[in-house]
Amino acid sequence: MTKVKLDEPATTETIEAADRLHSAAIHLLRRVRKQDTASAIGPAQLSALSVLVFAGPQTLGSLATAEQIKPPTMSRIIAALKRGRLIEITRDAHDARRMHIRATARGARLLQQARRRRIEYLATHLDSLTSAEVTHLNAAAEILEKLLRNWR
Amino acid sequence: MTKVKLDEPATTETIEAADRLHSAAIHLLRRVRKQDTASAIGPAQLSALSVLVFAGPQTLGSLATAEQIKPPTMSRIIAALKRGRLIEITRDAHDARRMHIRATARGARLLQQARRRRIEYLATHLDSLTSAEVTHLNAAAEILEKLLRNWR
DNA sequence: TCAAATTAATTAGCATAGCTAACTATATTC
DNA sequence: GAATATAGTTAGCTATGCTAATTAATTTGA
Repeated sequence: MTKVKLDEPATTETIEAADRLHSAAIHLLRRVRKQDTASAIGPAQLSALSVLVFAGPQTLGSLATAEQIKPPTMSRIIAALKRGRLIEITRDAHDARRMHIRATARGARLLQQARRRRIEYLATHLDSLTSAEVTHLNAAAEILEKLLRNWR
Repeated sequence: MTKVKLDEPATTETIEAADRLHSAAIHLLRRVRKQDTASAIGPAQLSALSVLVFAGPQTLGSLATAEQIKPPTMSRIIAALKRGRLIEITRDAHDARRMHIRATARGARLLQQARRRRIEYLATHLDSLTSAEVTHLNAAAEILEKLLRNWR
């Protein structure tokens, strides 16, 4: 049932699926992104905050890894979140180089609101589809989640 | 067949689908985006070039609309593409305010290469799925394309 | 007809987000 | 204890997004 040959060349259908998913993902996010303007917080900050809220406290380095960006970039994002009192930072007791970063209640609240705005906006549009189509998309999202979990 | 009530409240399944698609799209693009580093051209330039190659010559304003960004932003993207000789600009014969922008052969070539890198990278990963799953994703992409076409 | 309003694009100026290179401070290793 | 490695910051660059104000051309309408 499951294909195991990872080195086999991409088929036409696979290329087609890749191309369409790529395009759809770009345009979907471009649409949804506009709901963020009310948040008064940029997408990188929102995403980092999201990791803190859902995966718990982190060091700067682990956050950078999770977000697939470099430490200097994360350093600035962290500074901005701190200015907005959306996170709190403490020093590691055993290693003074490390910082522990966690979302404040204010940060968690802002994240949930921004997230809800995006999701509800998207959900409203999904409601123009048939319920069979929504079920189909849900199943596809599950496949993508699995793919992303096992990436590389 | 098609639900017509656009104002009906989002169901639990719709919210769930929205949330998962949103998350999957973000993480998918973050993965794929890294393939762009070799292009020596930013994502906004690449995307604008893509519109020019696939939808044909455009004015600056129509390009901005297509990309859902403001004219000043597009103006700078166009300037960068022009510097790289990836596009050519001519004045409209009937309305001297308008410009006609089209991709050069060099621009089209660069786009196809960058695009192929992204798509093939993604396709390689899709190959770890079963062919039934790929078919499923393809169908989902089609649903999303329809959704995006009829957005608003 | 020609002054006012509209439209297309640019310029200036600001913010966010990405990068690399170079630095500081702390831990670890030999 | 000196050399090395690691965590995070700073400086400086590029690219992308915005709004406000400007320039130039076209359209409207009194």
